Amino acid sequence: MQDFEGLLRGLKLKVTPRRRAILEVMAAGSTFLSPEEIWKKVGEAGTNVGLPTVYRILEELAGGGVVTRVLHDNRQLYYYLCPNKGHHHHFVCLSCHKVEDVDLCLGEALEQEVKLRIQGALFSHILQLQGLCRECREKGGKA
Amino acid sequence: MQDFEGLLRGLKLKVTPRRRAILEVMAAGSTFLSPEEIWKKVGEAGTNVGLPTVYRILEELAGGGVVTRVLHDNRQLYYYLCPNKGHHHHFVCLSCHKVEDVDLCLGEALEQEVKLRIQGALFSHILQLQGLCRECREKGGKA
DNA sequence: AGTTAAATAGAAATCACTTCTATTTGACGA
DNA sequence: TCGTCAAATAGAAGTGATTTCTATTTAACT
Ligand SMILES: [Mn+2]
Ligand SMILES: [Mn+2]
Ligand SMILES: [Zn+2]
Ligand SMILES: [Zn+2]
Repeated sequence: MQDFEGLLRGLKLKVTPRRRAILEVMAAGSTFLSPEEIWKKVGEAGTNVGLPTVYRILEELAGGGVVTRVLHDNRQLYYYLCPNKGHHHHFVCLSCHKVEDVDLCLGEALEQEVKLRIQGALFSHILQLQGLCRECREKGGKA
Repeated sequence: MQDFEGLLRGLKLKVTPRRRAILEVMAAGSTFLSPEEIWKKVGEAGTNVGLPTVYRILEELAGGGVVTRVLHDNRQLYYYLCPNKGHHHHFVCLSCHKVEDVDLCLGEALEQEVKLRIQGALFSHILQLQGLCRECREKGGKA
């Protein structure tokens, strides 16, 4: 996870300084970030960028499956640059905002349920786990 | 699902005309509704209510597990009065907004995954399926 | 180097949702 | 039945995350 150029090309997106900077900031940690947090970090790293540009780029990357949207109780959307490909979901720590992969092939069971019982068409599904990661649990994290 | 009075008492909420009216409107259909849609329907049914009151009551009912929050691409929150108790999740039709129960005991597997692999504490999880219900699929629904 | 569609900045707008406060009301017990 | 009071509500106002708009810049390709 460092070939941002190839990554952007794969999504048919131009390789620009803002996109590079956003990817670099997101790749630097394994936590979910708000658009504003990313905006500030990009600025601190020396790249001037507008907040609307951050929002747009994040949605482009989310559409391309490179970043994952993280849902939060406060109704804000957060984003996480996931290095792993293939279908999987995430566990998010409510205290330190760390994101960890969860490999569970629900896909099969869900497809069957919708096909057999509901007899509809399944387009997508959302699965997100939330709690405290190991470290935060051991030190007694908030909430 | 018609004993709204007992339902509200069970949640330690006073039985008021607004709460009754909102429950009646939601029970009248099996689709998810926006706070504004509910507000309009309640008004049309003859009960004057403020929009902030609708928001507040919906969150009270969601907190009590009587209504489910439905996530939508447009970032708005929708609500669904679920008649069934016990842990389960929902399939939502993107065309007609109908909601159907999905009984899948993921709980077990998720608990195990978090306990063994992540070694953290699992507080909650979100699972929502979206697509087209049988009727909408057969008639070629939108999206 | 020229062309062009894509990308961006910055200001402005949007609007779903929340907050605030004065007033009303349902629950409960005397 | 009535008094009490915390809970509930209306309506106005505020909030702020996100979107829209448009003039300008730039990456990609030749
Ligand atoms: Mn992942
Ligand atoms: Mn249900
Ligand atoms: Zn943590
Ligand atoms: Zn449908």
